[in-house]
Amino acid sequence: MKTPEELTSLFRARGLKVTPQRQRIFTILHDSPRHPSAEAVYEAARADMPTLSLRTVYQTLNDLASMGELAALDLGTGATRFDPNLSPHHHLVCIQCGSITDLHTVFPDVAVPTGAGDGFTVTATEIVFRGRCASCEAARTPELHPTHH
Amino acid sequence: MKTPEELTSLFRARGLKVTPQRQRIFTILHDSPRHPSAEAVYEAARADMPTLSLRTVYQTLNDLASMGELAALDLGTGATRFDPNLSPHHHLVCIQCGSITDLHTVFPDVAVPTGAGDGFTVTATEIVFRGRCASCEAARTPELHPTHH
DNA sequence: GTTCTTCTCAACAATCATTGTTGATGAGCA
DNA sequence: TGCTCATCAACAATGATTGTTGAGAAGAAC
Repeated sequence: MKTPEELTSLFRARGLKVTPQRQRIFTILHDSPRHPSAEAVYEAARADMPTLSLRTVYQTLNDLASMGELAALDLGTGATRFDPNLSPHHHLVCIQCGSITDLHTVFPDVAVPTGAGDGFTVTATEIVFRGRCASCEAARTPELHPTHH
Repeated sequence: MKTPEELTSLFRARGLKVTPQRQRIFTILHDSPRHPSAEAVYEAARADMPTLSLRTVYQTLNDLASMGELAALDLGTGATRFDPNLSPHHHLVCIQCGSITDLHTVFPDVAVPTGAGDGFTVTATEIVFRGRCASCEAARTPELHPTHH
């Protein structure tokens, strides 16, 4: 994620105005290593900007995404997640609490084999590991030593 | 996908009744190598069962999915896709037309490295290749691939 | 500073996929 | 045969997201 200052320049260069609301959103995204939904950004921003509207948050997030400064992810958790991390990486998605963790491992062998794919042109490769995060896994097995029947 | 006959037995064994509507859906899924949405199954079934309701289609697809006889996929195309193919495979998703193609390649090296993942327990690994299918790619660059209209 | 343009807000409606509800009818299955 | 469940229709509701409106505020260019 670029700094709020860099994003400010980018917005100006595009003819978009840099409002306090947008700056607030820039900062929230820049400071967060997470994958917030629009709602989450909204809640965070409303803490010190109570009149901010959810509409404006969507607007700004979509602007950033269409400028390529933010990745919009659909990981099957219901809402779109916005990922400020632009370096190539993959995701661990908890099927219980919906939390998302980055995995920066590179998998060089993952590609559509020549001959397969029927002329498909790949522009992005996403690997999603689904399972349970450590805390959900622990909560799921309150008896760590299950009894035999 | 199991045969309609096998699914019939499974439903009976579970105390679920085997109605003409459900049998029709069984057959549609068994005969289709694709990844239909609930709407697509609905449309296909309505052709020779005009009074079938979309509600019933969702009901049956969810029954099948919860029995593990069908995979429910969220590939970011808007609607849930139901995949009758239960063998492990990955997907090519066209970002333009939304079509989905299977890729049966096995990637043995794709795993969360020990030490990474912070205690995450993986239950499923999904690889999604996004890009353009052959026909959408051709349509996108008409000057490079002249076509007849 | 002035002016022009754009953004924001509020409030509301609409969309789309999906699920819930109801009550009546119909049919599967033991 | 009879009990139970499925189906249907019609409608409402959900939740995420986008569209719309008009008014007010403020960024940006001069």
